Amino acid sequence: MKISVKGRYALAAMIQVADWSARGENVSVNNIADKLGISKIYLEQVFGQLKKSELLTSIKGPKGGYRLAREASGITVWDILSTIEQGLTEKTEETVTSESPEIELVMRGSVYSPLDKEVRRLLTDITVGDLLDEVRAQEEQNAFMLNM
Amino acid sequence: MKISVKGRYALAAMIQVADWSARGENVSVNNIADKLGISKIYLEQVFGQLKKSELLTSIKGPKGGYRLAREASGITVWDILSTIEQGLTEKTEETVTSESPEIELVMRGSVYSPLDKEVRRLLTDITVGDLLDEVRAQEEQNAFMLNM
DNA sequence: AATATATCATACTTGAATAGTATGATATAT
DNA sequence: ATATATCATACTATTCAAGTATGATATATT
Repeated sequence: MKISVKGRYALAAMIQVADWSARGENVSVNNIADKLGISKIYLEQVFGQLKKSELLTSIKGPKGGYRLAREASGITVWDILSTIEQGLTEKTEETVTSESPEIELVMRGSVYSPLDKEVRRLLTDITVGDLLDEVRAQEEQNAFMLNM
Repeated sequence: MKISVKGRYALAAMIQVADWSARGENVSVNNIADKLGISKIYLEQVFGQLKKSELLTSIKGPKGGYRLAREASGITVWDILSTIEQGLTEKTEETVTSESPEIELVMRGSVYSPLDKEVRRLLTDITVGDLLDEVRAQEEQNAFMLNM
């Protein structure tokens, strides 16, 4: 499953924002772009989209930055990817082989719809909170390994 | 889930070939393109790919055409789409946010891999044979409706 | 009030992938 | 021979992804 670079940026960045939000702080695009090693001005646009779909809030100026619009356990991977990705979310449209509506109907009923449904089910089951927990556990594990 | 036009052509076309193969006959690209109402010379290329991945066999010349390389119940939707589609099949590559390997690791383990696995599981469960059966049932239903 | 730090908005550029054409060669049943 | 088919390769046009560029707006700090 090809998840776009943009979508993966958004996911990784949201985990970061969640980390700061959990500690009651705003975080800037610059900060996160540095941490992730990706383009700042590109990430800026991504955040713009995330804000428009009300997953992030922001305040301008020094000490400003972004923050989760609601708690991390209430934001799913589906929420994020469906605002960023065109392909993953949109349902496969029909009427390509319009000359044969029976085939179209069967493909929709037995292939496209079940696939859409499964993808959505799986991605709505994973929240940013879950991912943050795992990342923290992972970092702890790494720190432990260093002390051996 | 965006399944490409090409992929949808391939699926629809394979169901058609299966129909002819079940009756022991070859079928030409021209025939199928007409039936589906799509570009003949484009479908030609699609069939080239399906042949190279050994889902179809062919013979040239008059009375020639294509035929399933094995029985319809042994060809899955995954088999077809993985030869045609780039994006659906290939796993989401990592090392985009290489600055934060922990995040990358967690996203792979909890998002990408489970997603890849589910998509694959679902699509390998559906065979061309299944789809052909459904299409035939559908056509029968339509014929019935006409006689009312 | 000036300045530095941040978001916000819009438009542009570049490269790759889709979808589809065009041309011609090769094989074979009749 | 000829018509019917596959086979092979190269081209084109459009769209989308990824990333830049430019500048405006808001605000905490000094």
